[in-house]
Amino acid sequence: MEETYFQHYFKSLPETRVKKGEILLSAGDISSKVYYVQEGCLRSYLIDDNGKEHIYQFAPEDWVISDEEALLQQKPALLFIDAVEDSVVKILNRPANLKEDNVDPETALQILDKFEKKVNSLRSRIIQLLSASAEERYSVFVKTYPNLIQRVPQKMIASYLGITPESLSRVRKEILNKK
Amino acid sequence: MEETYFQHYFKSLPETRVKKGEILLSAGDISSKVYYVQEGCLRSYLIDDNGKEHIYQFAPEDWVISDEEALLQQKPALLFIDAVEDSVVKILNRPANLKEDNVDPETALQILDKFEKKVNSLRSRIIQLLSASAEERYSVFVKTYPNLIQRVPQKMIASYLGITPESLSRVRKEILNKK
DNA sequence: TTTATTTCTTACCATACATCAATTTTTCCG
DNA sequence: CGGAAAAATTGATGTATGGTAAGAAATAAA
Repeated sequence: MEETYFQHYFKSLPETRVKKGEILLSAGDISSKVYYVQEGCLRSYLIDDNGKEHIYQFAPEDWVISDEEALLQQKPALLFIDAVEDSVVKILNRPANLKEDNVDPETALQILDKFEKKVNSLRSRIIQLLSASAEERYSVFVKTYPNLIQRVPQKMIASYLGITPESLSRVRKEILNKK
Repeated sequence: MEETYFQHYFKSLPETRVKKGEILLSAGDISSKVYYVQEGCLRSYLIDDNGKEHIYQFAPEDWVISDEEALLQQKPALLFIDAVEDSVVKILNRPANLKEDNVDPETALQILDKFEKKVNSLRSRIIQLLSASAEERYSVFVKTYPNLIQRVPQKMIASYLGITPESLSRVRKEILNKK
Protein backbone atom coordinates (compact mmCIF):
# COMPACT_ATOMS: atom_id res chain seq x y z
CA MET A 1 0.00 0.00 0.00
CA GLU A 2 1.15 3.45 -0.81
CA GLU A 3 2.40 5.54 2.06
CA THR A 4 0.16 8.46 2.81
CA TYR A 5 1.27 11.98 3.37
CA PHE A 6 0.54 11.41 7.02
CA GLN A 7 2.61 8.37 7.56
CA HIS A 8 5.36 10.09 5.68
CA TYR A 9 4.99 13.25 7.67
CA PHE A 10 4.86 11.54 11.03
CA LYS A 11 7.86 9.45 10.21
CA SER A 12 9.91 12.53 9.56
CA LEU A 13 9.33 13.78 13.11
CA PRO A 14 11.80 12.97 15.88
CA GLU A 15 11.13 9.87 17.96
CA THR A 16 10.19 10.11 21.60
CA ARG A 17 10.48 7.16 23.94
CA VAL A 18 7.81 6.71 26.57
CA LYS A 19 7.93 4.31 29.49
CA LYS A 20 4.95 2.15 30.36
CA GLY A 21 2.73 4.13 32.68
CA GLU A 22 4.10 7.47 31.64
CA ILE A 23 1.41 10.13 31.31
CA LEU A 24 1.47 12.27 28.18
CA LEU A 25 -1.70 14.23 28.78
CA SER A 26 -3.75 14.82 31.91
CA ALA A 27 -7.35 15.95 32.22
CA GLY A 28 -7.31 19.69 32.69
CA ASP A 29 -4.27 20.29 30.51
CA ILE A 30 -4.48 22.53 27.51
CA SER A 31 -2.57 20.97 24.66
CA SER A 32 -2.24 20.96 20.90
CA LYS A 33 -0.36 17.70 20.68
CA VAL A 34 -1.26 14.70 18.65
CA TYR A 35 0.60 11.45 19.24
CA TYR A 36 1.44 9.04 16.47
CA VAL A 37 2.39 5.63 17.84
CA GLN A 38 5.27 4.06 16.02
CA GLU A 39 5.84 1.23 18.45
CA GLY A 40 4.04 0.10 21.57
CA CYS A 41 0.60 1.19 22.71
CA LEU A 42 -0.99 4.25 24.25
CA ARG A 43 -4.49 4.69 25.59
CA SER A 44 -6.82 7.57 26.40
CA TYR A 45 -9.24 7.44 29.30
CA LEU A 46 -11.30 9.55 31.59
CA ILE A 47 -11.95 9.45 35.29
CA ASP A 48 -15.60 9.95 36.15
CA ASP A 49 -17.17 11.64 39.15
CA ASN A 50 -17.00 8.42 41.12
CA GLY A 51 -13.29 8.14 40.46
CA LYS A 52 -13.73 5.32 37.96
CA GLU A 53 -11.56 5.00 34.91
CA HIS A 54 -13.14 4.48 31.47
CA ILE A 55 -10.97 3.80 28.48
CA TYR A 56 -11.98 5.68 25.37
CA GLN A 57 -9.32 4.47 22.96
CA PHE A 58 -6.32 2.21 22.53
CA ALA A 59 -3.63 3.33 20.09
CA PRO A 60 -1.25 0.56 19.04
CA GLU A 61 1.28 0.90 16.21
CA ASP A 62 0.38 3.30 13.41
CA TRP A 63 -2.53 4.84 15.30
CA VAL A 64 -2.96 8.43 16.26
CA ILE A 65 -4.26 9.55 19.61
CA SER A 66 -5.16 12.88 21.21
CA ASP A 67 -7.97 14.65 22.97
CA GLU A 68 -9.39 16.03 19.75
CA GLU A 69 -12.22 17.89 21.30
CA ALA A 70 -10.00 19.75 23.76
CA LEU A 71 -7.52 20.39 21.00
CA LEU A 72 -10.00 21.82 18.54
CA GLN A 73 -11.63 24.08 21.02
CA GLN A 74 -8.45 24.84 22.92
CA LYS A 75 -10.04 23.97 26.20
CA PRO A 76 -8.91 21.77 29.10
CA ALA A 77 -8.62 18.10 28.23
CA LEU A 78 -11.19 15.64 29.50
CA LEU A 79 -8.99 12.67 28.77
CA PHE A 80 -5.76 11.31 30.12
CA ILE A 81 -3.29 9.72 27.73
CA ASP A 82 -0.64 7.33 28.93
CA ALA A 83 1.47 4.42 27.77
CA VAL A 84 0.17 0.88 28.13
CA GLU A 85 3.56 -0.47 27.05
CA ASP A 86 6.99 1.06 26.59
CA SER A 87 6.44 2.92 23.35
CA VAL A 88 8.01 5.05 20.67
CA VAL A 89 5.88 7.98 19.57
CA LYS A 90 6.04 10.99 17.29
CA ILE A 91 4.61 14.18 18.65
CA LEU A 92 2.81 16.53 16.30
CA ASN A 93 1.85 20.01 17.28
CA ARG A 94 -1.44 20.42 15.49
CA PRO A 95 -3.06 23.80 15.05
CA ALA A 96 -6.63 23.91 16.29
CA ASN A 97 -7.74 25.44 13.05
CA LEU A 98 -6.54 23.71 9.95
CA LYS A 99 -7.50 26.69 7.85
CA GLU A 100 -4.76 28.72 9.43
CA ASP A 101 -2.29 26.05 8.59
CA ASN A 102 -2.70 26.29 4.84
CA VAL A 103 -3.48 22.65 4.40
CA ASP A 104 -3.32 21.62 0.77
CA PRO A 105 -6.36 19.93 -0.76
CA GLU A 106 -4.70 16.55 -1.07
CA THR A 107 -3.88 16.57 2.63
CA ALA A 108 -7.32 17.76 3.58
CA LEU A 109 -8.78 14.78 1.75
CA GLN A 110 -6.44 12.43 3.55
CA ILE A 111 -7.41 13.89 6.87
CA LEU A 112 -11.00 13.50 5.83
CA ASP A 113 -10.42 9.89 5.02
CA LYS A 114 -9.00 9.32 8.49
CA PHE A 115 -11.98 11.03 10.05
CA GLU A 116 -14.39 8.90 8.11
CA LYS A 117 -12.70 5.78 9.38
CA LYS A 118 -12.80 7.14 12.88
CA VAL A 119 -16.49 7.93 12.64
CA ASN A 120 -17.12 4.39 11.50
CA SER A 121 -15.27 2.89 14.39
CA LEU A 122 -17.03 5.11 16.90
CA ARG A 123 -20.29 4.17 15.32
CA SER A 124 -19.78 0.48 15.69
CA ARG A 125 -18.80 0.98 19.28
CA ILE A 126 -22.01 2.88 20.00
CA ILE A 127 -24.07 0.28 18.23
CA GLN A 128 -22.46 -2.43 20.28
CA LEU A 129 -22.93 -0.59 23.55
CA LEU A 130 -26.60 -0.17 22.66
CA SER A 131 -27.33 -3.64 21.43
CA ALA A 132 -24.83 -6.24 22.59
CA SER A 133 -24.24 -8.04 25.88
CA ALA A 134 -20.92 -7.91 27.68
CA GLU A 135 -20.07 -11.32 26.30
CA GLU A 136 -20.83 -10.33 22.73
CA ARG A 137 -18.83 -7.14 23.04
CA TYR A 138 -15.86 -9.04 24.35
CA SER A 139 -16.05 -11.58 21.54
CA VAL A 140 -16.13 -8.83 18.95
CA PHE A 141 -13.16 -7.16 20.61
CA VAL A 142 -11.18 -10.39 20.46
CA LYS A 143 -11.97 -10.75 16.78
CA THR A 144 -11.26 -7.14 15.96
CA TYR A 145 -8.07 -6.63 17.96
CA PRO A 146 -6.70 -10.13 18.51
CA ASN A 147 -3.22 -8.92 19.23
CA LEU A 148 -4.28 -6.38 21.84
CA ILE A 149 -5.70 -9.19 23.93
CA GLN A 150 -2.18 -10.39 24.54
CA ARG A 151 -0.73 -6.98 25.23
CA VAL A 152 -3.30 -5.12 27.29
CA PRO A 153 -4.25 -6.06 30.86
CA GLN A 154 -7.72 -7.55 31.11
CA LYS A 155 -8.92 -4.84 33.40
CA MET A 156 -8.25 -2.27 30.71
CA ILE A 157 -10.16 -4.27 28.16
CA ALA A 158 -13.01 -4.48 30.65
CA SER A 159 -12.89 -0.73 31.05
CA TYR A 160 -12.98 -0.23 27.28
CA LEU A 161 -15.98 -2.57 27.03
CA GLY A 162 -17.83 -0.78 29.79
CA ILE A 163 -17.82 -3.59 32.35
CA THR A 164 -15.89 -4.39 35.54
CA PRO A 165 -12.79 -6.59 35.53
CA GLU A 166 -14.70 -9.13 37.65
CA SER A 167 -17.45 -9.31 35.07
CA LEU A 168 -14.97 -9.77 32.26
CA SER A 169 -13.34 -12.58 34.16
CA ARG A 170 -16.71 -14.30 34.50
CA VAL A 171 -17.55 -13.68 30.86
CA ARG A 172 -14.30 -15.32 29.81
CA LYS A 173 -14.97 -18.32 32.00
CA GLU A 174 -18.42 -18.60 30.47
CA ILE A 175 -16.96 -18.58 26.98
CA LEU A 176 -14.43 -21.27 27.91
CA ASN A 177 -17.17 -23.47 29.34
CA LYS A 178 -19.07 -23.27 26.09
CA LYS A 179 -16.16 -24.57 24.05
CA MET B 1 -23.57 33.30 11.53
CA GLU B 2 -22.23 33.03 8.02
CA GLU B 3 -23.81 30.46 5.79
CA THR B 4 -21.46 27.63 4.89
CA TYR B 5 -20.96 26.22 1.45
CA PHE B 6 -22.94 23.23 2.61
CA GLN B 7 -25.99 25.00 3.78
CA HIS B 8 -25.89 26.98 0.58
CA TYR B 9 -25.43 23.89 -1.53
CA PHE B 10 -28.13 21.89 0.18
CA LYS B 11 -30.56 24.75 -0.09
CA SER B 12 -30.13 24.84 -3.83
CA LEU B 13 -31.35 21.26 -4.16
CA PRO B 14 -35.02 20.49 -4.79
CA GLU B 15 -37.21 19.87 -1.76
CA THR B 16 -38.70 16.48 -1.06
CA ARG B 17 -41.62 16.03 1.29
CA VAL B 18 -41.65 12.98 3.52
CA LYS B 19 -44.56 11.74 5.59
CA LYS B 20 -44.09 10.68 9.19
CA GLY B 21 -43.14 7.01 9.21
CA GLU B 22 -41.96 7.02 5.63
CA ILE B 23 -38.81 4.96 5.15
CA LEU B 24 -36.00 6.54 3.13
CA LEU B 25 -33.41 3.83 3.57
CA SER B 26 -33.70 0.20 4.62
CA ALA B 27 -31.01 -2.10 5.98
CA GLY B 28 -29.65 -4.07 3.03
CA ASP B 29 -30.09 -1.26 0.52
CA ILE B 30 -27.14 0.06 -1.40
CA SER B 31 -27.35 3.82 -1.55
CA SER B 32 -25.28 6.94 -2.10
CA LYS B 33 -27.82 9.32 -0.69
CA VAL B 34 -27.33 11.82 2.05
CA TYR B 35 -30.36 13.55 3.53
CA TYR B 36 -30.29 17.14 4.66
CA VAL B 37 -33.25 17.94 6.89
CA GLN B 38 -34.74 21.33 6.20
CA GLU B 39 -37.83 20.87 8.30
CA GLY B 40 -39.04 18.10 10.58
CA CYS B 41 -36.99 15.23 11.91
CA LEU B 42 -35.52 12.01 10.60
CA ARG B 43 -33.85 9.19 12.52
CA SER B 44 -31.53 6.31 11.74
CA TYR B 45 -31.76 3.01 13.57
CA LEU B 46 -30.84 -0.62 13.35
CA ILE B 47 -32.73 -3.77 14.16
CA ASP B 48 -30.61 -6.25 16.06
CA ASP B 49 -30.64 -10.05 15.95
CA ASN B 50 -33.39 -10.16 18.56
CA GLY B 51 -35.56 -7.89 16.47
CA LYS B 52 -35.01 -4.90 18.73
CA GLU B 53 -34.72 -1.38 17.41
CA HIS B 54 -31.82 0.84 18.47
CA ILE B 55 -31.74 4.47 17.41
CA TYR B 56 -28.34 5.65 16.27
CA GLN B 57 -29.18 9.23 15.39
CA PHE B 58 -31.87 11.86 15.30
CA ALA B 59 -31.67 14.49 12.58
CA PRO B 60 -33.82 17.56 13.20
CA GLU B 61 -33.61 20.76 11.14
CA ASP B 62 -30.27 21.55 9.55
CA TRP B 63 -28.81 18.12 10.29
CA VAL B 64 -27.52 15.63 7.81
CA ILE B 65 -28.21 11.93 8.00
CA SER B 66 -27.12 8.86 6.06
CA ASP B 67 -25.57 5.46 6.55
CA GLU B 68 -22.06 6.80 6.04
CA GLU B 69 -20.31 3.52 6.42
CA ALA B 70 -22.44 1.79 3.83
CA LEU B 71 -22.14 4.78 1.57
CA LEU B 72 -18.37 5.02 1.73
CA GLN B 73 -17.79 1.36 1.16
CA GLN B 74 -20.71 0.96 -1.21
CA LYS B 75 -22.04 -1.96 0.74
CA PRO B 76 -25.51 -2.82 2.04
CA ALA B 77 -26.79 -0.44 4.71
CA LEU B 78 -26.97 -1.53 8.31
CA LEU B 79 -29.29 1.29 9.24
CA PHE B 80 -32.84 2.23 8.46
CA ILE B 81 -33.71 5.88 8.01
CA ASP B 82 -37.25 7.12 8.40
CA ALA B 83 -39.22 10.22 9.29
CA VAL B 84 -40.15 10.89 12.90
CA GLU B 85 -42.33 13.79 11.80
CA ASP B 86 -43.63 15.03 8.47
CA SER B 87 -40.47 16.54 7.04
CA VAL B 88 -38.94 18.44 4.18
CA VAL B 89 -35.57 17.10 3.06
CA LYS B 90 -32.95 17.69 0.41
CA ILE B 91 -31.43 14.61 -1.13
CA LEU B 92 -27.78 14.68 -2.07
CA ASN B 93 -26.19 11.99 -4.14
CA ARG B 94 -22.77 11.82 -2.61
CA PRO B 95 -19.90 10.06 -4.34
CA ALA B 96 -18.23 7.45 -2.13
CA ASN B 97 -14.87 8.92 -2.88
CA LEU B 98 -14.57 12.64 -2.53
CA LYS B 99 -11.34 12.65 -4.46
CA GLU B 100 -13.20 11.77 -7.59
CA ASP B 101 -15.48 14.67 -7.05
CA ASN B 102 -12.83 17.35 -7.30
CA VAL B 103 -13.70 18.92 -4.03
CA ASP B 104 -12.12 22.34 -3.64
CA PRO B 105 -9.96 22.96 -0.58
CA GLU B 106 -12.39 25.31 1.07
CA THR B 107 -15.13 22.72 0.84
CA ALA B 108 -12.85 19.96 2.05
CA LEU B 109 -12.13 21.99 5.15
CA GLN B 110 -15.80 22.58 5.73
CA ILE B 111 -16.50 18.89 5.42
CA LEU B 112 -13.66 18.30 7.81
CA ASP B 113 -15.17 20.70 10.26
CA LYS B 114 -18.46 18.81 10.13
CA PHE B 115 -16.67 15.55 10.71
CA GLU B 116 -14.86 16.91 13.69
CA LYS B 117 -18.12 17.97 15.25
CA LYS B 118 -19.57 14.58 14.51
CA VAL B 119 -16.63 12.80 16.09
CA ASN B 120 -17.09 14.94 19.19
CA SER B 121 -20.73 14.10 19.49
CA LEU B 122 -20.10 10.39 19.02
CA ARG B 123 -17.40 10.60 21.60
CA SER B 124 -19.57 12.11 24.24
CA ARG B 125 -22.21 9.49 23.57
CA ILE B 126 -19.68 6.70 24.06
CA ILE B 127 -18.38 8.28 27.22
CA GLN B 128 -21.88 8.54 28.56
CA LEU B 129 -22.76 4.97 27.68
CA LEU B 130 -19.60 3.88 29.48
CA SER B 131 -19.92 5.99 32.55
CA ALA B 132 -23.41 7.29 33.20
CA SER B 133 -26.60 5.75 34.57
CA ALA B 134 -29.86 5.74 32.63
CA GLU B 135 -31.04 8.69 34.66
CA GLU B 136 -27.92 10.72 34.02
CA ARG B 137 -28.03 9.97 30.31
CA TYR B 138 -31.63 11.10 30.13
CA SER B 139 -30.89 14.31 31.99
CA VAL B 140 -28.06 15.11 29.61
CA PHE B 141 -30.30 14.40 26.65
CA VAL B 142 -32.93 16.79 27.97
CA LYS B 143 -30.33 19.49 28.39
CA THR B 144 -28.70 18.88 25.04
CA TYR B 145 -31.80 18.50 22.89
CA PRO B 146 -34.58 20.18 24.87
CA ASN B 147 -36.80 20.65 21.88
CA LEU B 148 -36.57 17.03 20.75
CA ILE B 149 -38.15 15.97 24.02
CA GLN B 150 -41.39 17.55 22.88
CA ARG B 151 -41.26 16.17 19.38
CA VAL B 152 -40.01 12.62 19.66
CA PRO B 153 -41.98 9.78 21.32
CA GLN B 154 -40.48 8.70 24.63
CA LYS B 155 -39.90 5.20 23.43
CA MET B 156 -37.57 6.52 20.74
CA ILE B 157 -35.62 8.53 23.25
CA ALA B 158 -35.36 5.40 25.39
CA SER B 159 -34.03 3.52 22.39
CA TYR B 160 -31.46 6.24 21.72
CA LEU B 161 -30.36 6.13 25.36
CA GLY B 162 -30.05 2.35 25.33
CA ILE B 163 -32.85 1.57 27.77
CA THR B 164 -36.43 0.28 27.53
CA PRO B 165 -39.45 2.57 27.37
CA GLU B 166 -40.57 1.18 30.73
CA SER B 167 -37.28 2.12 32.32
CA LEU B 168 -37.39 5.60 30.88
CA SER B 169 -40.86 6.05 32.28
CA ARG B 170 -39.58 5.07 35.73
CA VAL B 171 -36.55 7.30 35.40
CA ARG B 172 -38.76 10.26 34.59
CA LYS B 173 -41.00 9.53 37.55
CA GLU B 174 -37.90 9.35 39.75
CA ILE B 175 -36.72 12.74 38.49
CA LEU B 176 -40.13 14.29 39.14
CA ASN B 177 -40.16 12.92 42.68
CA LYS B 178 -36.86 14.57 43.39
CA LYS B 179 -38.09 17.98 42.42
C1' DT C 1 15.86 -15.68 43.15
C1' DT C 2 12.95 -13.61 46.62
C1' DT C 3 9.68 -10.29 47.79
C1' DA C 4 6.32 -6.87 46.80
C1' DT C 5 2.75 -5.31 43.84
C1' DT C 6 -0.57 -5.72 40.57
C1' DT C 7 -3.84 -8.46 38.18
C1' DC C 8 -7.03 -12.18 37.88
C1' DT C 9 -10.34 -15.35 39.73
C1' DT C 10 -14.08 -16.89 42.53
C1' DA C 11 -17.87 -16.77 45.86
C1' DC C 12 -21.61 -14.40 47.79
C1' DC C 13 -24.73 -10.81 47.77
C1' DA C 14 -26.71 -6.24 45.88
C1' DT C 15 -28.66 -3.39 42.35
C1' DA C 16 -29.96 -1.29 37.97
C1' DC C 17 -32.39 -2.24 34.43
C1' DA C 18 -35.25 -5.74 31.62
C1' DT C 19 -39.31 -8.45 30.89
C1' DC C 20 -44.16 -9.43 30.98
C1' DA C 21 -48.71 -8.20 31.55
C1' DA C 22 -52.47 -5.26 32.69
C1' DT C 23 -54.30 -0.53 32.67
C1' DT C 24 -54.51 4.24 31.50
C1' DT C 25 -53.52 8.02 28.56
C1' DT C 26 -52.58 10.03 24.28
C1' DT C 27 -52.62 10.20 19.43
C1' DC C 28 -54.38 8.99 15.08
C1' DC C 29 -57.68 8.80 11.63
C1' DG C 30 -62.19 7.45 9.41
C1' DC D 1 -66.50 13.39 17.12
C1' DG D 2 -65.60 8.65 18.38
C1' DG D 3 -63.39 4.36 18.04
C1' DA D 4 -58.97 2.13 17.21
C1' DA D 5 -54.22 2.10 17.61
C1' DA D 6 -50.06 3.53 19.70
C1' DA D 7 -47.66 5.20 23.61
C1' DA D 8 -46.97 5.67 28.42
C1' DT D 9 -47.49 4.06 33.12
C1' DT D 10 -47.38 0.78 36.83
C1' DG D 11 -46.70 -3.56 39.42
C1' DA D 12 -44.59 -7.99 39.94
C1' DT D 13 -40.73 -10.52 38.97
C1' DG D 14 -36.34 -11.94 36.39
C1' DT D 15 -31.50 -11.38 35.01
C1' DA D 16 -27.11 -9.37 33.73
C1' DT D 17 -23.85 -7.09 35.64
C1' DG D 18 -21.87 -4.63 39.81
C1' DG D 19 -19.75 -4.49 44.57
C1' DT D 20 -17.01 -6.51 48.13
C1' DA D 21 -13.73 -9.44 49.87
C1' DA D 22 -10.40 -13.03 49.93
C1' DG D 23 -7.16 -15.88 47.85
C1' DA D 24 -4.35 -17.38 43.64
C1' DA D 25 -1.58 -16.16 39.88
C1' DA D 26 1.22 -13.30 37.31
C1' DT D 27 4.32 -9.53 36.87
C1' DA D 28 7.58 -6.27 38.46
C1' DA D 29 11.04 -4.81 41.57
C1' DA D 30 14.73 -5.42 44.64
